[in-house]
Amino acid sequence: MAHMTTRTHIVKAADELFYQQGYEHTSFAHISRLVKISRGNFYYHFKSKDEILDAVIDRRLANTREMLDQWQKQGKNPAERIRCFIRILIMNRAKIKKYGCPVGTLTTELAKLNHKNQNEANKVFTLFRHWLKDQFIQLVHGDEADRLAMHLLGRSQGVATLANSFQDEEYINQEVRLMCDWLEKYNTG
Amino acid sequence: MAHMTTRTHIVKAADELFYQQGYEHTSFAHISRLVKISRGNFYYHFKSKDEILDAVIDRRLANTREMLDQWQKQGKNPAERIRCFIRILIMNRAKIKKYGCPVGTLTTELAKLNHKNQNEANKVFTLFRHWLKDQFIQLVHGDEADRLAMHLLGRSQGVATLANSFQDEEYINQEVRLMCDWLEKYNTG
DNA sequence: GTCTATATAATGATAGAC
DNA sequence: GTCTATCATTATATAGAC
Repeated sequence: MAHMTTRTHIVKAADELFYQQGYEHTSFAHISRLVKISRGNFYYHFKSKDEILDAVIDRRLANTREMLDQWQKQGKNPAERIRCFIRILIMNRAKIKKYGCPVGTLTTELAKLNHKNQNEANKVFTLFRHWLKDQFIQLVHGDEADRLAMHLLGRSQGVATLANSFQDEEYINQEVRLMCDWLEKYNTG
Repeated sequence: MAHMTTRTHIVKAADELFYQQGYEHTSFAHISRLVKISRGNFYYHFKSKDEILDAVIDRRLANTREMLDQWQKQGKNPAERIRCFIRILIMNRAKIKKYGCPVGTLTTELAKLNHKNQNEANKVFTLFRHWLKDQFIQLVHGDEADRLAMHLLGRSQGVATLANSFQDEEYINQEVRLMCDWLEKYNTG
């Protein structure tokens, strides 16, 4: 972090605020308070608020790719790698309780705003979907792999939504256990 | 609908718009266009936008109670009644694809806004939770009933989120089948 | 590259005529 | 009960000095 550019600072702060407060609700005033620059200065780095969103999504895509690569290396077999995905709910449980899932809540908000970046934001989901499919394809027949990927993605989304609504971290633990049990049905390794 | 009061018209229009566009994004201008009254007239019926949200949540609570009562009468046994809940995803699949789940997307938005009505909005979830628990308690031991209720609630939330993000109705059908299969494990009737 | 000052539009909300 | 007119605030965005 020694030599982060102002642009990078803006994207990082916007990323956090969009997650915590939502995209529309987050104003340049909010971001400038964090980054400590004036509102006018934003327009040297970005043409519009939409462009900041673009950059935030790109950042999230890059971070997600990096995380998936890590899991690919760490997990010794497909089932163990899938458990890395499941356990992300545990790792991030405090933030999920407060703000929900960063991916699902953004796509949900952009859908309501009918925002042009809906497809772009959904690419984060697609990264997870394809990565999970790649794991499942080693455990089951080809046709089923994508369905299992979507199933698991959906399960984790539901957990995030309810943990947030009910302010309940223990519910996350319960459901993570169930997801791991479910996974064992397909773990032939 | 013959003699709906203006107040009722406002609440009905706001209910729809909050669902389709989100609470914060929906302005008095939007609502007034639907109800065909002037912006100033809102303040004869409500003191603030928050009060409209209050009324919308009350309306949703009443509608939900009515629906649950219907299911209670229609379903011949607990498992059949639970299937009424599951099938709501099929019944509303077009709107879910477009706007997600009205309950989950509102609680998610209010959490990000840190809005004082978060708890009130979550009561809709609680209605479903308790009703589902009442059904499951007839199928399993007491302790497990609430966990199963939350599990099913979470599953349906995840389905709604992904169906919306991926614009995929067929995914709803798939997951509904899985939920019905899952239910059979507990259907001892 | 960063700032101040400002333009423009929209928002929630109020006052008062009818 | 409904309207018009208006206020105060906030938002995104622009212009131009430094």
